[in-house]
Amino acid sequence: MLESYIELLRTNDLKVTPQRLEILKFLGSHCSHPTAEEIYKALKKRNPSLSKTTVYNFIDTLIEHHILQVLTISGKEHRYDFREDHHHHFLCKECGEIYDIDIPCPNIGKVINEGYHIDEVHGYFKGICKACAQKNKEKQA
Amino acid sequence: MLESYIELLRTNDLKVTPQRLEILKFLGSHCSHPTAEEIYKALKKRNPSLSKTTVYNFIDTLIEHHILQVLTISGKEHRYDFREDHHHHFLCKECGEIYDIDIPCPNIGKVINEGYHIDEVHGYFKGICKACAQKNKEKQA
DNA sequence: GTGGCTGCAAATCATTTGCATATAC
DNA sequence: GTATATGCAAATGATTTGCAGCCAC
Repeated sequence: MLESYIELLRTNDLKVTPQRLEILKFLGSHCSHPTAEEIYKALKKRNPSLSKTTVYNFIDTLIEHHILQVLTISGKEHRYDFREDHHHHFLCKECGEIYDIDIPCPNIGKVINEGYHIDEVHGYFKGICKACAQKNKEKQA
Repeated sequence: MLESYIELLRTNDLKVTPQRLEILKFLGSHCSHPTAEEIYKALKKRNPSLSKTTVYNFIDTLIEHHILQVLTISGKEHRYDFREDHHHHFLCKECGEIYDIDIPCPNIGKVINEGYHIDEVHGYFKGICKACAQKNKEKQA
């Protein structure tokens, strides 16, 4: 676990620091697409000296090394995705929850053929999630 | 032209004001996915009394009435899309330009079947556009 | 006449920047 | 020892809010 994060840093020519390991551990165990603020608040408790700047700095570094992806689905704040495989996202406009959506995007080839050099593909779906739809039904009844 | 915007407002129970007509005219003739700031700056010249608050207020109103869509592709600022038909977007990471991408998204049905109630579908592609790729090649040569 | 619209100024909040200190290697 | 990372405080910039006056209907 920890070993794999140390190796991840080493293979990317990044220095191994306790802050970085804590952030990686958090990202690995929270697939909830956290914000920088959420990462910071969660880790601040155990590491009172941690700075938000360090969180932002390291996030930038991870993104540069294609280890982390930014989700701009909410339009308000950045959320981060640590999963390696390709997938899309659904944002519930009511509760704000973000769900992973595992469907393929078969038309990327066409876009590439038109001369676009593509690094990232984001599929964002927005609406009302199952749980909120259910709640709304119950309210009406 | 102007008549159609007046009608658009009327059919949506919205008051017809000179500011709103100016903003609609601008949106109709600039398919470049402008920001609120860009709309404001462009119209301020001819309408010095225009306020940024009015731009933001009216944008919100248009979104509530599903007349305008927010693009969160850049993650930095909101961009607005006035086109009625469904399409996706490509952001060039080098020049910042946003291009319309007209490919279908055939898998929406599957997401709906999983219990999600979908209002919006956004396909965001990010990378380097044709023009910037060409420029980079020339630099190397 | 009234409710919704406009516009100013101030507030908010995520993110960025500058810089001095500390630490990994 | 040196380059890089950390952390503080201050700056930035898009968006939001509160509120007074105005105008469309």
